Amino acid sequence: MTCGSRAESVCNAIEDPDLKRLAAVAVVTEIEPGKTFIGEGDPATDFYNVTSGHVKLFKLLPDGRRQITGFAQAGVFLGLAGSSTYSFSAEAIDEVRVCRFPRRKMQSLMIDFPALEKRLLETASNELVAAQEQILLLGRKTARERLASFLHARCSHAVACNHKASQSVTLAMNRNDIADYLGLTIETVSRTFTRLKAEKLIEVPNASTVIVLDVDGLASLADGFSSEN
Amino acid sequence: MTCGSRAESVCNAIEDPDLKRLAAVAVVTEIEPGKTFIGEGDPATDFYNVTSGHVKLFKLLPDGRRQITGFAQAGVFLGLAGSSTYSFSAEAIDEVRVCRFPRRKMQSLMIDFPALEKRLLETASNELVAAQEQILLLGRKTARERLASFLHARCSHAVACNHKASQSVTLAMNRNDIADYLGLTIETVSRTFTRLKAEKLIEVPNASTVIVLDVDGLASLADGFSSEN
DNA sequence: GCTTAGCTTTGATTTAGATCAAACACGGGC
DNA sequence: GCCCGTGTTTGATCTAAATCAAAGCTAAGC
Repeated sequence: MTCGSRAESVCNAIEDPDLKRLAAVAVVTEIEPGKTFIGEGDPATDFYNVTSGHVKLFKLLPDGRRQITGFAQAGVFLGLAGSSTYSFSAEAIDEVRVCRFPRRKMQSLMIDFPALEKRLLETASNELVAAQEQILLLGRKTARERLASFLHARCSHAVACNHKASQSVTLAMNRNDIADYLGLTIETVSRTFTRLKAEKLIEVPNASTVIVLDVDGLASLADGFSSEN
Repeated sequence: MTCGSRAESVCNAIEDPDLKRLAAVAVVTEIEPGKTFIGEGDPATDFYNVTSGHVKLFKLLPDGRRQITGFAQAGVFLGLAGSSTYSFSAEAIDEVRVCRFPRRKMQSLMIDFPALEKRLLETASNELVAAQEQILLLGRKTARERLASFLHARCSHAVACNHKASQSVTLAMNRNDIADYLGLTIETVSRTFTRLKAEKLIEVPNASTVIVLDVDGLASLADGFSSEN
């Protein structure tokens, strides 16, 4: 009931009359910036549904190397673990609000409402497609193509990413997060921003705002067309 | 009924009495080595279930760069597309046999047998975890760690990967496929094999057979321990 | 308004892995 | 047995991105 993101969330799968049951097991939780609220390897006790704010999902290597596997914002569903422990960590970027559901109660809900399970399968399928796209990016794209892909994806998230006009994009994450998401260093990300600016593909009025001047040009660069690397 | 891999496959979700319905919509198909039977961007008409042989899944960039996103063998389920078109291509490595199900008939089956949908969600969750592991590998691991991860995963596939004895692994794919899976070149893969041999972690009696001499050593290298790169 | 601390950018140099270029093995056909 | 083609290994060189090292910015606190 209190869940503001119902329109785009998993809750959406259940019609209003059933919603009471879901609200009964959900706990709205506030998470402050920088707080890690899911830890890789911890027992996977809960499902989460992001209501507002931005979250980064990541995996660490013992020597501190970090790979951000994705960013989540309002409507995104977290905690779909294959095993009994989380396979990634999740940290709030800014002020985050989530709906939390105990995993075991989720089980019985899915039995009662097959629509919920259907929705989860859909979500998982879409995430799988996105993950494979990221695998292509990390395995075979150049730094320039990676940043173009990242910016174009952010641009497409925006409701009206029309192909004619320029498009403004707000980045919730910093350069370090972008680097760890794209498998690059912070310096390479910064230099690549500078290069895309020089090529008139983007403008960067401040570090967290990007204006995409040529959406199609950025897209074709992202997709691996364009000869120069 | 004719499906030999029932034990590990999606078919497994449905108890024997129901199996007739599934067999009624399944078509067993033979695919010869090198044949591409799923094309990225093609309409996603069918689900597939691999019964025997080995399959490589991949994505291409316009200039021919290839990223193999995974390998599939008996029991693995293919074709879980988020949209109405396939987001990857699939090619037979050796002689492959699959069960094919029309996607639209699958829909009605899932309604009748919720267990099937549950099984698919489980499969998708596991694949998602594996994809995130591969994202970490491609974004942050060295060539040596990548090959160690690959070989250790192959070794763990084998039923009895005990921690004491050495372990023999058969590779269905060639060096080129391994390179395109690990985001490396064929030369780097070959040199890295040579290095792991010199370090007495593995033996390579012939190109398609690897004997892992030190499973734990390989595992800790794969997980990013061990100082030298 | 000034100071400080954390980002971000830019510059110089290094390096892991790519690219270019030959050999080398090995399995199938004759 | 020998030849040939494909796949693999090894060697020499190059380069995209990493690393090392300073400056700039910007926003919050005093």
